Amino acid sequence: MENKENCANCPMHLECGGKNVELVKRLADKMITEEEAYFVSELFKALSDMTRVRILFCLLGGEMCVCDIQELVGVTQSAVSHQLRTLKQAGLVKYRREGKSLYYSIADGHVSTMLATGLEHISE
Amino acid sequence: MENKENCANCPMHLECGGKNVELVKRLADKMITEEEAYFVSELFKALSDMTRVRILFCLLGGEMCVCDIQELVGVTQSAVSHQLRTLKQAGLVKYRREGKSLYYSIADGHVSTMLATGLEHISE
DNA sequence: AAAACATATGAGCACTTGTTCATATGTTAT
DNA sequence: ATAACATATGAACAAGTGCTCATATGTTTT
Repeated sequence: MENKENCANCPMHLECGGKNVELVKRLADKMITEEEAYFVSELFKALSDMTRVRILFCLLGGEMCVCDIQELVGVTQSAVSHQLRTLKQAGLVKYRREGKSLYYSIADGHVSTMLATGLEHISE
Repeated sequence: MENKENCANCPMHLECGGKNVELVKRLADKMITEEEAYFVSELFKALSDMTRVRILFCLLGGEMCVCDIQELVGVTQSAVSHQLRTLKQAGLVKYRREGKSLYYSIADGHVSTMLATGLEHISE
């Protein structure tokens, strides 16, 4: 197990050996790609802020405009708008225009699944 | 709808009105508490880093020691250890000692559920 | 066209985060 | 007891994040 941390010739460090070589070799192929890992982490990053979580929980109750979210969450209009942008970019919310207002809503079922699982996890 | 952004006497801004007053009033009681929102966001924060996501995907393949994770993910021992600490504090992984090595594994079913849902979400 | 309204956006700043380097802790072998 | 190994930890620093303030954009009303 030499040169473990600086192994230019074996990207997955398979040549230089490890504690559990068989497992490591078997998993190396099935590993998540760097690109996938990046997108998944970006997705969860969008869920990693208290204000954004509260906004999403509002929207679980039904579609509503920025102004209503602002009432429920109790932060400035600018803050809500910036956070909605982040949630939009992560594909967690969508919106439609009606007159002067924009009505935001949860983008799809994955969002509520993740939030529900997260809530379950913390209550243990 | 006056004094909307500086409403000292109505914490949930129910008195000062909003676009969709009925919905807002109905949801105000059911809203996630600040404490819950904080813990949920902290949980997702633990999932919001690429290296940590890759570590968790390793562990989905079975329990393994720090050294093996280091091989698969290809970062320094110190970095892996620091990230495992974060994952441990979030209740996402656990470990057992066997001789000199510590064997880490996924803490419970919620973790794989969240990762799976996250992966589904990004592939759309 | 002008005013009022609803929301978005950019710059700036305090705060947080992930990594690295050096070192400490704990375990086994000699 | 000493050395070697496996992992953890603290300090420090660059990079990123969320908020606020001021202002811009788009829509409706007058």
